[in-house]
Amino acid sequence: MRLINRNTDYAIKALLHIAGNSSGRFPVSELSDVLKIPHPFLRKILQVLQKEGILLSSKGKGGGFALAIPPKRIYLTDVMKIFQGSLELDHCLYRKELCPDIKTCPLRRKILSLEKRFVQELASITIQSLLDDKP
Amino acid sequence: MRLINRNTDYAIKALLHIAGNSSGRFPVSELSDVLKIPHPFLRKILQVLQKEGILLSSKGKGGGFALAIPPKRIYLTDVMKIFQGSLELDHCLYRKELCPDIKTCPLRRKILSLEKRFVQELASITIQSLLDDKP
DNA sequence: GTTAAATGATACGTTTCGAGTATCAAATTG
DNA sequence: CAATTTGATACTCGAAACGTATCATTTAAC
Ligand code: FES
Ligand code: FES
Repeated sequence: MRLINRNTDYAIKALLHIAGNSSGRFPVSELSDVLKIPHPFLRKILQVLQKEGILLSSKGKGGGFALAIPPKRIYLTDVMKIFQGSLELDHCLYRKELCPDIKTCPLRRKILSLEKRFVQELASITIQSLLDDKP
Repeated sequence: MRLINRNTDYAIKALLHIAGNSSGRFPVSELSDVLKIPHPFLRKILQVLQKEGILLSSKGKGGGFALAIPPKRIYLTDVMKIFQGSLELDHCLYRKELCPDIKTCPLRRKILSLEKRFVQELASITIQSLLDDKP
C-alpha cells in the first residue's frame, strides 16, 4: 500500500533539511543537491508549499526558501493532504455518493472505524517530532 | 488513499455472496449478474482465488465456484495480499533495498510502528465477520 | 544598469499501473 | 456432439504519478 507518494516524501525531506539547519534561506539548488532530488521537480514541490503557507520564498541572489511556521506546527498530515488529497482510507471504488452499496456494504463500517484511529495517530507526526527522532 | 482496490473489493463481494447462500456451485454468470461486475473481469478474479486455495472450481455444465475453506478462515488481509501485494504501508518510494536513506529516514520508524497496529486490526476481519455484520 | 541567480507560473512529455477485454483451449454434463 | 463452464494468457485503454522544459519576474552584487 502506498501511504506516501513522492511529492510528500520529497517535501518532508526538504522541510526536515530546512528545519534542521538554521541558516536563513535554502535555494532549491542546495536542497536538490543534498537530497538527490531532481532540481525542477523539487522546485515545483517547494512552490506548492509556499502557496500553502508552509514555506516563505525570496527571489534573486541569496534567495531561496525558509519555513513560514515553526516545525512543531507542520504536520505530516497537512503535507499529505496537499499532495495526496483526502486522507480517508477510501475502500470504495466508486465515488461515495454514487456507490450503490453504500448502505449495505459491510466493509464500509468496519473500515471507517479503523481509519479514524489510524489517521489520528498519523496526525501526531510533525516535522519537529521527526527531527527529535533523528540520531 | 486507496486502501482496497477493485480486485479485492469484487473478490470480497463475490465471497460474501457465495458464503451467504449455501447452494452448491456459483457460476461466474450468476455472480456477475447479481453483483453487477463485468463477467470476464470477475472471472479472472475468481480464477486467482481458486489458484490461491480460497475457492474450488468445477468445469462444465453445473459447474462454478464454491468456497474451499470456511468463511471464518478467509481473511480480508489474505485477499488484499493476493490482489494488492504486501500490506506494508510502504512510505518509501524507492524499493526498500535500494533506498539510500533507509537507515536514517525518520519517517520510516514512525510509520512502521503505526502500521503494525493498523494491520493487526485489519487482520481481524474475515468473510464470516462481515457476514455477521450484515442486517 | 547589467548580469547572474533565484523563484513564479504553467505547459508538456513519459512511464506506470489499474481496470477491463478478448480469445482459445480444456473439461464436464447430458 | 453440443452447450456450458473454467483455465490460461495476451492485449487494450485511460488516468494518474512522475518528471522535464520554458519563459517571465524579482533581487543582489558588481
Ligand atoms: S463498495 Fe461502496 S461503500 Fe463499500
Ligand atoms: S525514504 Fe526510504 S526509508 Fe524513508
